[in-house]
Amino acid sequence: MDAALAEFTERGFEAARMEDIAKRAGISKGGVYLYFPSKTALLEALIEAKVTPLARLAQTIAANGANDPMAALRMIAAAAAHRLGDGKVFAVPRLVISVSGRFPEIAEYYRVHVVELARGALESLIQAAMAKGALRRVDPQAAARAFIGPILFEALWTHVLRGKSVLSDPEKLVQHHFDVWLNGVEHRA
Amino acid sequence: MDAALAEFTERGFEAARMEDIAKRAGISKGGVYLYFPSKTALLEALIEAKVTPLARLAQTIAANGANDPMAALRMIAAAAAHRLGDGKVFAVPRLVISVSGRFPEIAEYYRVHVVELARGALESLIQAAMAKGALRRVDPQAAARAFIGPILFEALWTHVLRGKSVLSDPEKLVQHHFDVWLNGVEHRA
DNA sequence: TGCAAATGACTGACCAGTCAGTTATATAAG
DNA sequence: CTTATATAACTGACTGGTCAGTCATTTGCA
Repeated sequence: MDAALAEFTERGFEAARMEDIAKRAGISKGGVYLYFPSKTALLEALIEAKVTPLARLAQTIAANGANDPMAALRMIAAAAAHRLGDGKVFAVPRLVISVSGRFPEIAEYYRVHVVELARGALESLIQAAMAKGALRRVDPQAAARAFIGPILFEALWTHVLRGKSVLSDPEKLVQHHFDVWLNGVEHRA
Repeated sequence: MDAALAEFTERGFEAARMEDIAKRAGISKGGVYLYFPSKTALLEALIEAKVTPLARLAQTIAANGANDPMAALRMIAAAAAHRLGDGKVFAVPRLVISVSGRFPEIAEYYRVHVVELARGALESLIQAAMAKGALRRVDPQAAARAFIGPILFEALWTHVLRGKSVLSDPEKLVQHHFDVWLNGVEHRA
């Protein structure tokens, strides 16, 4: 599956050759078909395998973070920056974006099992923080977007466009990001 | 080119058939080859054609907005939300993400001619606003990321994952977005 | 009548998926 | 421990179908 993910990311799903995937995994083409009935099945299995641990993670964080939501949010930002800084981790969402036109069911699967879960966890933490008076009352969806959007943008910039990146120093990214997210950019008199 | 963009987005670059593109454009397969020497050339021409007006736009905004940078920023956010709300407009960056692995030169072209320009324009506006005292002194890159990231996230959510969207009401999105961007989320005693 | 624009049947290359055959491993018998 | 047998894991040449790109022919227009 790691071999498949690498080939799919490098060449695109269509252009990736099963023989290359097999070679990369150290087996023969026929061998791949012992475990996956088709190229599409391999893609689906791959997404599913990478997604499952994420789903668990999101739920755990939301449950455990209710006591100190602000600390949990900071941890999430740091974890997200570190993980998305790794091209191999980001390869999965990148692949989902690539194939979403041709395989809407994969897009839906990813939305339901990753993004909706993560958004839900994030929003519930934000609302918990509001309830405790740590955050002002803003639209939770807007707050969640503002939380995750900039990190995602930096990941795209880095891995897709190969731009010079702040992600190489995730601590700094998170620090700046949290400063803006918490305090905004407006000058106060 | 519109036909090609649509087919590339729906099926992926590899899986898109030249005959389908031709049919969609109302000509024959051979006809396409009168104007574009190859499928790859069509892709490159398409990206280039869609990108050029954007580059001009970014420069114009940066130049004209220096007087009232805050108003310019608000306009940019509104324009970005409206445009990215349109699936046809978002199809271009989406396609770039899809093919970036196989065609790094397209990714680079897009980075240089769109994203770096836009980032540059955005950062110069933000710095102008800081100089005028309208914004506090934060890292301009972080401010620009916080500005554009959430809108990009919402576009991905809407068009790629087909999630229920706030982009259908871009005014509201921009209003919430600007509120958080300017004031942050932290509660003030 | 001449010329450019456009067509679509055709070809050569490519590759997902198959399967007859090979190798490796486990089990049983001598 | 060695040899024989059964079974599972794996291989890679092959096939059928697909499609980018070509070009002899047709269409439309001045």
